[in-house]
Amino acid sequence: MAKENQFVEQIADINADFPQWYTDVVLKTKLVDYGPVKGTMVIRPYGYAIWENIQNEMNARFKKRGVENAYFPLLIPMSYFTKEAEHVEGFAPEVAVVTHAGGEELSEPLAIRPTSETIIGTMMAKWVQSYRDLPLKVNQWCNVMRWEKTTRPFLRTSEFLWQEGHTAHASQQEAEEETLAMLEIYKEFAENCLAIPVLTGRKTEKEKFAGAVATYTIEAMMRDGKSLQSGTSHYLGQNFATAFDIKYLGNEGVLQTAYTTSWGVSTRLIGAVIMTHGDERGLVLPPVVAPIQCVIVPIAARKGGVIEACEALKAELEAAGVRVTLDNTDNSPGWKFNEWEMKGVPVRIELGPRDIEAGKMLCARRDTLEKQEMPLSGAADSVKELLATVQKDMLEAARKRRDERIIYADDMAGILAGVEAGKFVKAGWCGCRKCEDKIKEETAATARVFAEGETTEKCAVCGEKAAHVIVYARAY
RNA sequence: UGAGGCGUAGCGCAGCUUGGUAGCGCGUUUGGUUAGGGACCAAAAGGUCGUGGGUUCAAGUCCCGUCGCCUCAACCA
Repeated sequence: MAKENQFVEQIADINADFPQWYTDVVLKTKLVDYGPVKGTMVIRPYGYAIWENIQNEMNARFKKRGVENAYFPLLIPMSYFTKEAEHVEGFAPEVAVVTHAGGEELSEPLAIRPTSETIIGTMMAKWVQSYRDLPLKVNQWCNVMRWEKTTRPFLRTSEFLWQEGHTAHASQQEAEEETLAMLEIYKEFAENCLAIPVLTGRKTEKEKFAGAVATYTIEAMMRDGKSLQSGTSHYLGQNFATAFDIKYLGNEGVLQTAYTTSWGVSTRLIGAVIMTHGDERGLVLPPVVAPIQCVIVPIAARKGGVIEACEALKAELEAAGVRVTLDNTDNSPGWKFNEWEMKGVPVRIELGPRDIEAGKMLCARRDTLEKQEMPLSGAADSVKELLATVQKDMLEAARKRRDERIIYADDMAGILAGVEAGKFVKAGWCGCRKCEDKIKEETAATARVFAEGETTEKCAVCGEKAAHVIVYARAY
């Protein structure tokens, strides 16, 4: 018991102090460290490896849709931002600006990109001349900077990594389809790779991207019941195409304005993984993106044959494509168990003289903490199967946790009670801005997403006829 | 930007009220022992107390400024 307490002291209690738990976990598992400039973070190798796995999975999906990767400059002339009125208004407060370079004041200040619609729009205008140039689909993996007042590793930092896809199309219908197709890719990725169930749908006017016609989101529920906007896909209509002059000659010989989209996910997804699956012992990483999928802990490592058996097992798993590590350090087995659990490794194998003698290994899964003996022969197949099971079960467990915490409310009191209990609350909305603002004022919850296809009688605020059902929640 | 908390060894902290030799735990290093949920013994190294100024014979401790971090609130992926 004393030892158990000693362990508990290493990270804050997830139930008692979730924010502190989060900070403890990201630092102690070496996902990140703080940078010297406020709001900046160093993504350490263990954290970056998750990002690389996310990139690989995403790139495969993008390329299947004909999206090509490219890179656009970090610095954007300030004048570009003023071309789209809503866009500049939305982003102006958080743009960092370079005013001096080469020892002189610049003739035009340069924005450090907070997002790249303006510069990509400018380039698209050059590249798009004919209907034959469409659709144009590019994506970039890059850093962006938004000078946020309060920050937290992965969830909100001044500089963060993301991908931003930008497409231009000949017709409204095609652009809208692209917007929804990308949303669907994000949903499928979140569920199948990150094991995070998400609500998808459109954002209200108040919550949409500055300059978009419509913003669609994937919203995930964190352990504390708060919502995290985990990815967005924007239908930009002709707003940017008009502002940046993206025009093409149609096949009837008439000059037309294109329709554009943009969509992105960021390193915030790593925060979503941490806060969706984490438990009192630390991280729980889904196998698809876990940097290390399986750790082998030798028992009585100095006894003859143990290390050799562990190395043989490691080689076998590696050959089968499992990301595997052998913990050959001097720490005690118990110490290693706790350490690798904190780091969220999905499967641990304990292998000692007793097991080797019996031709077995002891497999412990991180998500349920269950241990089971398995034969050493055919280990690669059984570990891969176990990883797949963990992946699937993590999604189901997260879905169950979430669904139990989605409720309906008829009035403001019901919404307030719900969000205070860490729930997503569905309620009717008349559609007016005044009612939306009032909910935020009184409950600190915001409209996360339209619950599409659902209907109800009355607006929870004013009692007038409800035009929509909205999912309300407090959000990160 | 508003409110609160915190900066002392790599990490976590005590010491501050009432000024007087820089402490503890973990980790690290060295040697030895160690079998399945954070092992044990012995020895050692490790500090401009965030930073600038002030008060004082004397400041980690008191006063003023400043920087940073954490939490909450407002703004946002």
